[in-house]
Amino acid sequence: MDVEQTQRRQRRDARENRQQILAAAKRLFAGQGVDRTSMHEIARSAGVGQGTLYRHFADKGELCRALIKEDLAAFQERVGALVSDTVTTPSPLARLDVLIAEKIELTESHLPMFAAIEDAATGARRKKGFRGPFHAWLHETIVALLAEAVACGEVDTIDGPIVADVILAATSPQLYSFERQDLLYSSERIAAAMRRLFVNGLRHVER
Amino acid sequence: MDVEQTQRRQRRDARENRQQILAAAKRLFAGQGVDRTSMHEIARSAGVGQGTLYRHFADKGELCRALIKEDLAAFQERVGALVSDTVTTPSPLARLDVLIAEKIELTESHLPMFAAIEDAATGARRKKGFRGPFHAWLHETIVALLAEAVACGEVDTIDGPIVADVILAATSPQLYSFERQDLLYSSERIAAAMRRLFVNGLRHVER
DNA sequence: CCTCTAAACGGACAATCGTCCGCTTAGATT
DNA sequence: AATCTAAGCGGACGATTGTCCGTTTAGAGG
Repeated sequence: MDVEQTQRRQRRDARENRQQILAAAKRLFAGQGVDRTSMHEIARSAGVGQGTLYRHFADKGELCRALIKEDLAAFQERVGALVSDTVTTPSPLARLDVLIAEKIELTESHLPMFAAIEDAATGARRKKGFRGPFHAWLHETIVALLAEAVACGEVDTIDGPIVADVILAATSPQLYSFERQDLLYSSERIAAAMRRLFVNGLRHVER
Repeated sequence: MDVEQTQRRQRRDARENRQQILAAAKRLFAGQGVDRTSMHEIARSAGVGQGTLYRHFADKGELCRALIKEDLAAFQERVGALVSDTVTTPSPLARLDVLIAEKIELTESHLPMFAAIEDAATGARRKKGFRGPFHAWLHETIVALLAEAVACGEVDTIDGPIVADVILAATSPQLYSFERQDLLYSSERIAAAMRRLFVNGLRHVER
């Protein structure tokens, strides 16, 4: 119903144009790839002006986020449940392990989109470094897991926000696509290395 | 003498133009900042055409690399000696610690340049993901240190190349400038978090 | 000094992004 | 139904990057 309210406050033509844009983007992305498709081409193909396109989506990243919105929501719900399930998996580090594995799998499934989202947020000509609510949620979730792990003695005291940023950077679309496409590493190899590095690496041990 | 040979095989006007370009870039970067200076502006200010500029430097990143070439070489020599000094610092992990600290300090000292170098290598419109010989050297050096650490039992078996990429991503200008300028973390805090995470995190322990 | 050619030059041109602003129109109000 | 206004539209425009190619010139060889 929040969605309905959001849509109700838009004019009919605006709502229709938005759908046209999303449909055109989906079609073009599928047909020729995300990075081979320019914003102007999307506007033309959707039958709207550039101003209209940019009014709806500030950059290609926002467009991609809208296109995979459902997948992101599903991930957030499913993995959010997993990392909150202290009964099935008591160890916070084990739950972090799951989160990392799931995030890498998700990245693999929409790599060009995620790459575009990151490009828009980190490019030189960026206005805002905002990566969307999903990225923010990931960061918060990791920080919470780390805090839990520290609290129960599974991990030594650490700088949670920074370690979370490092985990996100390590599993970023940027680095991931470099390793997958340039270095030709398998997704299994990458996932294994990340999980071992962070989960074993962070684990507290008596010295 | 390699430099002399390289310069001798260039025509006089080419050599002069190259110097004009470097001087103009240095001046403009200092006066208005790296990212506020366009390539065309550099060409105009240097009194050459765009074609000439791009013939000498394929992008702003290459230009920046040329501008801080001496600093990079000095760093490479000095830190290269430190991480090879198995007498003063026998522990490979301790030497990795030094490398990480030094790299962060270097990044801090030329942040806008390094950011431009990275942007050119990782942007959406990139042709090549080549970050220059310095980045390659850092990666090799880290891989070597990790291998040494594994060999002497200081670190469990790991995926060296990937862990090296993660260390470089964690200390990348991109993430570093985000933490410094957007989150306003101090360089000390960032350096401490990175060093603790990787050096303590990688250390092998009896279980 | 003259010739010649490959290296180098320079700026027009094309692609892309993103903004601006005068015009249009949905839909609320009367 | 007529009016009105602000949300929305569209495409010209400016900025930036990077390429292409006809023209110029350094400097080697005769």
